[in-house]
Amino acid sequence: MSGFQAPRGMRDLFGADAAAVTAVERAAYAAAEAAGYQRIISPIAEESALFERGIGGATDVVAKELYRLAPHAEDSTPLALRPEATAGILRAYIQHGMRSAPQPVRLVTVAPFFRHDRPQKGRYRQFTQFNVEAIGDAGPGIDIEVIELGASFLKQLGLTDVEVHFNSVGCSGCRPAYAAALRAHFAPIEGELGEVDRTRLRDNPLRLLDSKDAAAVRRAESAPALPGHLCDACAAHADVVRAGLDVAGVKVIDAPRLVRGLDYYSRTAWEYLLPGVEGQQGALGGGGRYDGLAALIGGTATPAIGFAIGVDRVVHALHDRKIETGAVAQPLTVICGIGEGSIGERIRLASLLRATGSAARADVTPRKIGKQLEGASRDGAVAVIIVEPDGRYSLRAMIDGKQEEPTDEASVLRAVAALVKRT
RNA sequence: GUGGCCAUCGUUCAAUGGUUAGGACCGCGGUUUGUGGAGCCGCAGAUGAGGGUUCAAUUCCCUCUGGCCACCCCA
Repeated sequence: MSGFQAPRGMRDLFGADAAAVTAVERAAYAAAEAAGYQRIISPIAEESALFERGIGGATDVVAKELYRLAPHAEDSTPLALRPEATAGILRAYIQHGMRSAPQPVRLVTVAPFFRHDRPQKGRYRQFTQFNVEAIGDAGPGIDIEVIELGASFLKQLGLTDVEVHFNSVGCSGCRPAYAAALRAHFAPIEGELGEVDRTRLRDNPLRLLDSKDAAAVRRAESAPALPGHLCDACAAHADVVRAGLDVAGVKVIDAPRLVRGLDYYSRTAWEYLLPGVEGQQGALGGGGRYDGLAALIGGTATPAIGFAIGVDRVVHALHDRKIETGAVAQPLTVICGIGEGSIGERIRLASLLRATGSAARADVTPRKIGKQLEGASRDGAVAVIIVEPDGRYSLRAMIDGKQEEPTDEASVLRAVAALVKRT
């Protein structure tokens, strides 16, 4: 037995698992591209500094979960595996001058990301995300579009009970005042808070609303609500988004305590959740507006919004609910033969059939005809072509075992087509 | 990163401080020699790795690796 195994938190997907991931990935691209989003394929590594500045050096994602690459001697720029999509995509937007394209620029990618976290079901060190980003539009309309896109994608997959939790986290103008209010609210119980929460009180009081600590949770109940502290512009923006989503048919649950994990979000923030699912797996995805990010990473200020949906979690959810994702297999023809001398001919025929657009495979294993038929049967073949020792063909319909003997190649192809059509 | 539970053929389950660690499924082959699905027969295949305790360990202990759960965080 080999001593090697896949690295912790990274998986080999094959068979039904690979098919499910592929199906979700296809559905994601189909949904986004139908809505006018263009694919972007960006590097899986970026300069570490991009993440440090963009995502925030104090966030867990950067501070302890970043995969930093050991640099080659001749390279001076430290690189890291991407822990999320947005920073890299926005970097691409800036680098390639996409602001001179019609705005907003709509982009989509389904790709792997990396975080060095303790793995669990639905949480892996290499995970796949469906990312949608709309860059260059400050208005509330694009918020509605993007939120609706993710919600209807999940519904179309069969996750009809997905909930959209919605909040506004304010902007650089109004958030400081709210943070101060929160700080004042929690300050009296500082002594009862855990170490983590005390740090939060100091650095990022918004995250206190997310705490699991009993004292903090109790205090959070009576905490001042974020909506009441939004500036007029932020409040108006949120109202338009909420109203628009309602008209668009997306039911939204107001979540005044919803805050996102990364620093760059402003105003609109939301999550896609499955009710009643244990632990993290119910958190299918989330998104937000990140109007300040472009300036943070050295571009001109550019408003933008996007979401990330965890493909692995979607796959788990579909599996738990026994929702089928597999693509229907094309009717298969297997080309067998008697005598190994015909193997080249079998492959030639298989290739010919594929060129006509039907699925075909030659049996190339040295084994007798009975075993070849057994294999074809198990693969679910509808037709088997047998190359006889004298070079003639037999065509066997696997459903009833009836054989015919087409005289030439053209009639073989015709007969196969007829069989395939019948299924 | 912290804490807990776990680890036997590819899969799923047995068993034991002491002969060749057993079954089922899957795979491969055979069933009188050129025709699939059933049945029957056979073959292959495992104690995750490394230390220790012991006359003897798959079984007890430790470390590592990996999985799962909770926390942290997040997709």
